[in-house]
Amino acid sequence: MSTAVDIAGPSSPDQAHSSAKIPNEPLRPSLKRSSHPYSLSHYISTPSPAVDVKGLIQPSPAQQRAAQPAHTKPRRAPSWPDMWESPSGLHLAHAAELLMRAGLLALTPGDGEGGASGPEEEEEDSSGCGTDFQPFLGAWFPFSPALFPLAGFQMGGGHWRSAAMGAEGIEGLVAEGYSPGSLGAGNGGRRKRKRCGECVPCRRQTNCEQCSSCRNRKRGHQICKYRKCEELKRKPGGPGFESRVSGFDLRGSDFTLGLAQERSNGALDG
DNA sequence: GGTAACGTCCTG
DNA sequence: CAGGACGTTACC
Repeated sequence: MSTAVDIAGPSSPDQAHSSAKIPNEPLRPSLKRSSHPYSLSHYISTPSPAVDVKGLIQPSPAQQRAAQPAHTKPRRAPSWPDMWESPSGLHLAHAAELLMRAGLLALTPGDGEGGASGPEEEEEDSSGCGTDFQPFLGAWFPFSPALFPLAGFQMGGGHWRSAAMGAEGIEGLVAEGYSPGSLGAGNGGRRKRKRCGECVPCRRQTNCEQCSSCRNRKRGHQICKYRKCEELKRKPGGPGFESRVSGFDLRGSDFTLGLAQERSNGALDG
């Protein structure tokens, strides 16, 4: 366990505070959709030997310092925190997910059918979930501990997959976010939709405290970017709405296509 | 009443 | 178009 980064435990008072109020809901990388310049193949073909993996996995004191929630707001500290917002930061998470979904990240054994079998989604944060892939990954993939919560790594037996496929999101959408009441029919349409509670971001339990929404919570009034419900990101009834049916919100990546192919080949389905 | 967070408008 | 700011709603 010690090798696994704590993807759930708050690492700062602020985080603890914020997570205290966070509902027990799951997660998923609400990675920036269109701003990731690299496709899966890029990450695969780029072992990134030049990257100091250890440095990423175990941020230097300077990095950690920078990652601390800024008490004041001295603009943005360069370096570590920027990883999260900068294209590079997000695309690390993005890459991670791409790899996961492509099966390059080892899913926990026993993923065969039903994976974690049982309360798969309950044990999202612990028990060997992280250890299975991290060493493998760390060998060539730049990871940071904070990236795990952000990227929504839950290796619990294929859970990631269903979430990524977005199937749950649809149901959750209907069941929760778009209930007639919240749709605001007859209410001027200003009713708030609710989080679906099913998608990975919804399952995230902790705020990253690094993204702009977290850092700017007081003014921004926005939930952590990485906890933002996938369904709420979409305009109700908007064109993007249907994209979830085709799987995941990775329109900016060529992975969607590849995924579709993989699925049709049965590579992901069993 | 306080806080979280959705929706919308504004700005770069 | 993305991100930030703010109004507003929802929940405690």
